[in-house]
Amino acid sequence: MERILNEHLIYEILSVVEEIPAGRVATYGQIARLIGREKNARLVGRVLSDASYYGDYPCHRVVNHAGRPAPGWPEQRALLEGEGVGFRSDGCVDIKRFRWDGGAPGETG
DNA sequence: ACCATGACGTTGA
DNA sequence: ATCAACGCCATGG
Repeated sequence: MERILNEHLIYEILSVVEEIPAGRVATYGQIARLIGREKNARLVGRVLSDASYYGDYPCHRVVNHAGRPAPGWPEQRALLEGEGVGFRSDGCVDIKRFRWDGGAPGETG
């Protein structure tokens, strides 16, 4: 697995990830969309996989559209819980309540 | 250069 | 909820 895909892309993604406030979670698609890569959702996940290699980012606040944490990363759950993010009995985040507005006012509830 | 496969996904039926 | 199809990027033969 290569450590670097696109320094520019990584910068955009990590830049958005930093925007994610604590106690909230964002989806790969949402991030991909904010950077202008709506279809690159999967690519975002791949970058986050090595995100720690580029620097310290709250990549733990990123989950899939289902709110499910990343596989091979059991700590992510503990990290989110520590921020106040609640999990469902399915082990998924209630993105319906904790999904980041993505910078838009949106209606959180 | 070409084809086939994989990755922390997303959407539609 | 479940199954199938799509999408971009990178890798290997």
